[in-house]
Amino acid sequence: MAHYYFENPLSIDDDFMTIRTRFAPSPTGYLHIGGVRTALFNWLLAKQAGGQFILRIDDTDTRRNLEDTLQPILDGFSWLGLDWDEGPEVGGPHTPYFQSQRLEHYQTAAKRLLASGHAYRDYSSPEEMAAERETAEKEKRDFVYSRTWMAETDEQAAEFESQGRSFVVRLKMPREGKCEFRDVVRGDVSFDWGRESDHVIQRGDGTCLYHLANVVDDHDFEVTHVVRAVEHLSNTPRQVFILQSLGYEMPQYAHVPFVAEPGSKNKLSKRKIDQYLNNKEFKRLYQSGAEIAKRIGVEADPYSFNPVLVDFYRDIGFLPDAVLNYLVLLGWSLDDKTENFSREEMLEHFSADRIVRSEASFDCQKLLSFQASYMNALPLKQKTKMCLGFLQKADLVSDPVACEQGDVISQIVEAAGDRICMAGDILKFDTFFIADEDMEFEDKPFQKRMVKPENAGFLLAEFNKVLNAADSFDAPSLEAELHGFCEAQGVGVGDIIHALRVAVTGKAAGFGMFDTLAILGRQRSCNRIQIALDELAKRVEANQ
RNA sequence: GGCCCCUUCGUCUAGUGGUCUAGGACUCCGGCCUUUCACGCCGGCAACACGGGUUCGAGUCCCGUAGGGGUCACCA
Repeated sequence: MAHYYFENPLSIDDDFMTIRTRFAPSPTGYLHIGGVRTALFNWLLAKQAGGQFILRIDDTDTRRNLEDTLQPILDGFSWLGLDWDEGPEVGGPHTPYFQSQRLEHYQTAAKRLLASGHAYRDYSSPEEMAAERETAEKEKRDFVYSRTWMAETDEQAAEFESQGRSFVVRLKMPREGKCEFRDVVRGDVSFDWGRESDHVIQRGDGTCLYHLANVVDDHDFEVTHVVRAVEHLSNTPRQVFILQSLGYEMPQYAHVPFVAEPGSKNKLSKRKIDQYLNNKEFKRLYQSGAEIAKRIGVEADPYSFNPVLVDFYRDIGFLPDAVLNYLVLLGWSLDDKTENFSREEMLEHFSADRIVRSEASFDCQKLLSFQASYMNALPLKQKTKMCLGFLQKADLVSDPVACEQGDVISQIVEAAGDRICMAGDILKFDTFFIADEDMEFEDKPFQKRMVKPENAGFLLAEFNKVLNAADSFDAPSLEAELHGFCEAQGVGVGDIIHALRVAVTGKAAGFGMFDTLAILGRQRSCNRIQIALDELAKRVEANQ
């Protein structure tokens, strides 16, 4: 970093400032894909500058079991490889990183705000407040609290209390002027102070609210860049007010657009799954995921398991890098061509000022396409390992796997090639793991390839003899055998190969025929052909 | 409704006044390859929301309109 000093002596401070960013999830039990994108931007910004990425848990208002609701989020980050330098599990110099454990910090800040006159005790009742609000609405003007029940001195407070009132702490917001600041994504922004209401920062019971907690924590944790979704932009003035009143330095703000629903500009929400399921691509992704989930014993309830949530991708065998690559391009781009970014490339090239200002809809197809290409580029060994996990979870393969079966699985994965998009796709090729007698023939292909062609049965029976006698059973030899056979019989390869596929796998489509036979091996191949032949005879008889 | 924001192919985007008859990617549609499926390769369809300015020249600057979104809690 030192070289900056010589190249650009005017910005020493900037260059030597350690960038610290944070992501502050509420423990909700799931990790939202849009949240991950925001987290990714934060992570990139910190890491590319040698700074720190902090995970802070915003649990000021949760009564839920923290253990159950936080762990999935942490697991999600771990899976994605978005490591945090400070936060739960890893600790850090500003421990604790849970808002629920930092109440005294907020209370101290509230006290200071009270003492400096930037906040006041408010003795209004909720009903009185609501009435004022309603009146303002009726008169079609902005609601500005009359401050009728404001107590700035102990005497006033005592009087309200003698009326049996209790108080909350409200911000005494400025009533004129503008709040102006520069946002890395949105440029110069400005809000009229006069439109800001006197927000509550501390409840009657002494607990504190989000905005106060947020500002205090960002300051205590020395956060330099606040990168968050745009829905917080309109909250920013009150936070600026708090931080200025407390004498804190203002962080750099970057309000990034939210991730929108597939095919719309509404904010993506996990609550609207029903609606997204009407989207063709979304539904298709969900269904293929659900199918995999079902087979490996993961509960596939659409509300807790769907393409909006990160768990979904992990559970069905996506690659974290593919998800990240897709997400980094959702609202950010380097130039007009580059699409593929490894983690290192992201770190090298990401810059907040190239974040797009408009919201971006979530597109399953494009995510899938990244996944396909990343999976395809994965070395066979790793791909096999991933697939193996799914076979074991589906009880198709023992755990630990027998040595010779390991080789077979590797062969299957290799032969499957890019037909395996997500690792769970291996389950589509379960025919290799099923006992010959348990194999089922899909009806339509059986009819079309076996029953309908008159000579299918004959050719298959004859070729079965050839297979039985074949010298070697590897794919190239088998191919030679079949071609020789066809020539001798005076038929085309197409006249038998389809029937052969159906006989041996039960299905119309699959990967290379000779690979399939080789993997199955002589005994099983011949056995299956015989079973198919028997089935054919049965059906023909039934038809007569 | 007030305030704020956004608006280039169906989707993600490039574009900072002049090779923009608007580029790339995903999808889709053809074709090739091929024993099926998939991949791959080649090709194609497809966009500057609208209306006014400013300018020799506007996707790019200004104003307005429309549409979309966010936000207005003792939630975060």
